[in-house]
Amino acid sequence: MVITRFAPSPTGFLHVGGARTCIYNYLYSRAKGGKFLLRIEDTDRERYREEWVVGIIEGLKWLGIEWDEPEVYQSQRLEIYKKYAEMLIEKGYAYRCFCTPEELEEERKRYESIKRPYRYSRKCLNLSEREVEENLKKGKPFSIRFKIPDYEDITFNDLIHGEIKYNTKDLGGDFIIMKSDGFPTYNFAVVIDDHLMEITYVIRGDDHIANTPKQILIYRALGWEPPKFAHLPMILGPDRQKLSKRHGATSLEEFRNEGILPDALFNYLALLGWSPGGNREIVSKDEMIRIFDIKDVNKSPSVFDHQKMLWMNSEYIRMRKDEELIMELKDYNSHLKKQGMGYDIDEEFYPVLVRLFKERVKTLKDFFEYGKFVYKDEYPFDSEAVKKRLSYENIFGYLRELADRFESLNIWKSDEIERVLRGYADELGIKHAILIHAVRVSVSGTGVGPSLFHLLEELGKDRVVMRLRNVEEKVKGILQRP
RNA sequence: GGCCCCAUCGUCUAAGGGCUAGGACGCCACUCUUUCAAGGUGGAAGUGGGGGUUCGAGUCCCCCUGGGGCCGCCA
Repeated sequence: MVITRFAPSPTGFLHVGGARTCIYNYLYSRAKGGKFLLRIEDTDRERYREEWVVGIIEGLKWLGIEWDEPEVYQSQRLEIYKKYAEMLIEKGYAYRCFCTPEELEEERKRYESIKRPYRYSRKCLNLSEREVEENLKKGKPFSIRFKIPDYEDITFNDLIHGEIKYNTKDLGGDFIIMKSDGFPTYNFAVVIDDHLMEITYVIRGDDHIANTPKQILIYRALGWEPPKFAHLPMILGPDRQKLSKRHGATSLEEFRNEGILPDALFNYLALLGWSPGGNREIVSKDEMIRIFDIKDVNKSPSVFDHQKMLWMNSEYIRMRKDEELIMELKDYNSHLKKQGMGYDIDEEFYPVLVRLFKERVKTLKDFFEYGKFVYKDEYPFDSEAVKKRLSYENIFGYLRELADRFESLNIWKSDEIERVLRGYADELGIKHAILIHAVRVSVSGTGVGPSLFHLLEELGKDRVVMRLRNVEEKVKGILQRP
């Protein structure tokens, strides 16, 4: 059976790179009818914060990813790592190291000054049994190092990159597997857990390629069969550097706040480095599960294109049923409100926003931003639009008259509204567009937006009439400015 | 610096030795139209360079160049 896992460390927000790694692990396990597990790699007590754990789990759930067993927390498995580390010491594959961080720092500097690649001096490798005993008795803190063979080729077959070969001399020397605080290091814990969790496919970022030979050595020392490895290319920023915070939004949370739909993000991320074939862009999760294979994942890194993600998001918004969109907008707004960033809007306006803006937004946020004049009576006027559309001779008189005619309408429907407006323009002998544009700016403050007659219908008669009557007063200041 | 990875339009990608190098985002033009989107039509835009192998190379091999990653008691 195929068993994959995602193993984030709670030292920050869930990053899109991590999210994509997770998506591929998830898709692959589902595609093969296997299992997908989640493991929290919380062995860095310096940077650990519980809120990151919560954030990661919530983020994954939001993305629509589910795991098949309860999460595994490495911090709860310390005895396990200890047991195996001691086993390695006994078998001669590892040894205790009493060097202090300061000593090691010095070593490192020395190597730097003679421009040699750093490798641990192995100062502690040949400590006699008595010396070790003495140090232990004195309570001297120690770490445990894995002993790397001097000169040996390690090759492994990467499912994405093919054969990769390393020589043990280039591995940087004996590396630490247990820190002096009793926590395992990444390279050690990952091996123990992947084996114990019976992971068959390790799908992770490219940046772990150099760690793989070290891990293989541990598998070997323990007499275990390594899983298959697939190293995903990185996601880069527009400057082709590894994507990071300075490139703007990169965490799931930020995208969520921006108003990106989870399945749109899922779709976009999945297609960043993998192609479903057939010149398709919009692919449902079910469809992906049907056709996903690691073999089809690209080896070259890809640049995250925010614009294309927005496009995809707008496609998903348009595909949504109105009712679903309304629910999602409510959820979205309450999510924002929890952070004190929500919009003050009455329930009744949600369907209006959806009907009016569904076809012209890129994000959920856009609904609230574009639609401010819908749910608020105080809305800003775009001065350029005001000058362009409300400078026509006697326009405010026309608008007041139009307001009167609207007021006497019994049926407030777009085609009725249209009939009245066009009729009045004909009476005046002016182009329909003059009135149309003037009315739009008056009721919405902007020169762009949804089809005017639908807009007026949705706004409601009273509000429209009131706005047409008040507009002159409101824009007076703008028109007086040069 | 050492080791490793990567290389098709600006970006994401398709093309498992044989096509005019295809699609998508973005961009431009036209169209539709009361504006903006959306839609429709069209367009500009790519195999980093040099050597091989082959009747034939984006595709296979080598070198160069360029980019990226890792070299922690971080993961």
